[in-house]
Amino acid sequence: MNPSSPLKPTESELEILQILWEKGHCTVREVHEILEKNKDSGYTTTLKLMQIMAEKGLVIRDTSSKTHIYRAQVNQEKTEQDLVSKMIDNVFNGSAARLVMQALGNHSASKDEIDSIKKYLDNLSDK
Amino acid sequence: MNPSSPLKPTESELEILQILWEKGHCTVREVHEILEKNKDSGYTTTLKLMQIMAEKGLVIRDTSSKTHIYRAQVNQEKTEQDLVSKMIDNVFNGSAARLVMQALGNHSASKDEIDSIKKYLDNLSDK
DNA sequence: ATTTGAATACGAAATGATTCGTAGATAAAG
DNA sequence: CTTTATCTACGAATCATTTCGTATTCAAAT
Repeated sequence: MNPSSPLKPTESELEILQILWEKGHCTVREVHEILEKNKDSGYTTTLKLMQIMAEKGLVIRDTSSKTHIYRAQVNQEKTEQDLVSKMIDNVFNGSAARLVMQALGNHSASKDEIDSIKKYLDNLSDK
Repeated sequence: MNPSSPLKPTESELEILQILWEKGHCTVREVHEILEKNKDSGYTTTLKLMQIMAEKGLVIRDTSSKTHIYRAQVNQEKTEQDLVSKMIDNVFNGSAARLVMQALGNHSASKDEIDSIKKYLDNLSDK
């Protein structure tokens, strides 16, 4: 097993990763201002979290100037994959199909989404 | 009293719920013996967890005899739904389709599974 | 040069989850 | 009746995560 991947980001860390994945690179303040919309913890909390993430290797930072610049160090797809796999195993007893149906059954699955999934499934079968 | 979902079971609690959902009702010892296969914590740990779950209303227990009998008090479907919804929101930015594709993309989605999902999607569309 | 504002570093408190040791109760076996 | 095995109850230790207060550094503006 890849020793650099058993790293399970915590919930807070995941929130920060999301932002970094979307923005590419951010200062602590930028991340914090986005987080603030949905939470209400202080600036130094965000800072501390990102410092810890740097120690863990979840993010990498450029410290060459006073204001550090952070980037995600872990891959988005891979991280998402880990989380989904874990859920399939832990919650759905290994059945991806059960998770999919649960996901579509109730949730926001719009007609467009359903169509795009169908298309996706057709491609899968073609292989 | 809509426990509509402030109830997020922890990881350990979820493991116990799985067992109760499957077995219907269990003693602490029964649950513990199953857990032991994959973990190695002591009996009183399992006991304590289940006591806490009873306090939280995740399970209900019959204390009429010395050995208490536990049952899940929260609905399996609903709990799974909560967890999936949470993941869709937190990890996939609200897109059920993205989660589905991630789930099928890599994970062991067998041909049978894919077919049954297709069938499921067709039914969804027919509505 | 001094003040001010914004940044990092660091330690430690607060919170949450898990774990276990020990005490006491109860029932079954001898 | 006494011993023994098995339970529950409860408190507290441990561990991880999140939070924040405070000190310090640095640069820009006065």
